[in-house]
Amino acid sequence: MDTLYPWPEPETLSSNKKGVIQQLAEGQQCATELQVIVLQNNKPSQQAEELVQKILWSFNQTISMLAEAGHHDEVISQNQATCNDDCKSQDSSESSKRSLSAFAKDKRGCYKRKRFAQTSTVVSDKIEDGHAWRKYGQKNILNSKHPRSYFRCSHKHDQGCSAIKQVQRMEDDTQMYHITYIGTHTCRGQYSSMATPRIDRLSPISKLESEEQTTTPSDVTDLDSMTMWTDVMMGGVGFEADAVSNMYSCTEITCLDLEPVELENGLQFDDPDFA
DNA sequence: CTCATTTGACCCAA
DNA sequence: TTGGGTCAAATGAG
Repeated sequence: MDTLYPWPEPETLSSNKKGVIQQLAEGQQCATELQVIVLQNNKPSQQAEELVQKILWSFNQTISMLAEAGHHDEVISQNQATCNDDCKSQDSSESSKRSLSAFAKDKRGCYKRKRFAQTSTVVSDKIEDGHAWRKYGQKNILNSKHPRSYFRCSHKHDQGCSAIKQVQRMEDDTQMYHITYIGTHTCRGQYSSMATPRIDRLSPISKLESEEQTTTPSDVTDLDSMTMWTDVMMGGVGFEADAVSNMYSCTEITCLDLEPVELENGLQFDDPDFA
């Protein structure tokens, strides 16, 4: 078949991948620096802030997708060959964990880490992102002043969403957080206005109260948590209400559309708050 | 009572 | 061997 688009041969693509990723990484680096500059500005332009977020996010996602594709190529045959064994590790430790715990309650921490999940990192002064997260752990990290908090999607159980995020305050700039997203949302939470619509109609303070149940409420446990939370959220409400939702809608298009996940989620909204 | 968070224990990967 | 990621009992909040 003739094609109008001169797509590169797979081999070429593969050999170029490293270079592509490298280029993207440079762009990502620049975007990160730009973000810091923008946020350090006394009166940062909200528009600029949003744009930088989007740029950074795009870089992150693109790199992650490429990297994941590379991993996938390498691993897929192994996965197929050793499905029995791998299902445990790939399909998140959850199910295996559940059955394990049924047999032996002692076996805490008996799990297989996800090794090839899509990851992306964001530096932000805001922790909440419109998704519903549930905290499942916190660790002090070596040589880090601040602990790292671990969150999983609140829809992990009802919708099987495997998204995870890790939040850690940055060393130098305590107003900023280093947020790592692992995996992608397969839930409808992000669409179903878990937070966004309600944010729109809530005052910042009432949002803070209500959000405690739906979005990351406490990744700053050992810190001067509530004060900081208030600061962060008050500072971020306007931005979050539109910009973040935009940002995630965009992310979704670039990443999540690949999986037919909407099937299991159906068309109905599944907002526990409305149930 | 239900659900989320905290926190120590445990296991895996480097 | 050790740091980091996850589990799950205990605890707290609504």
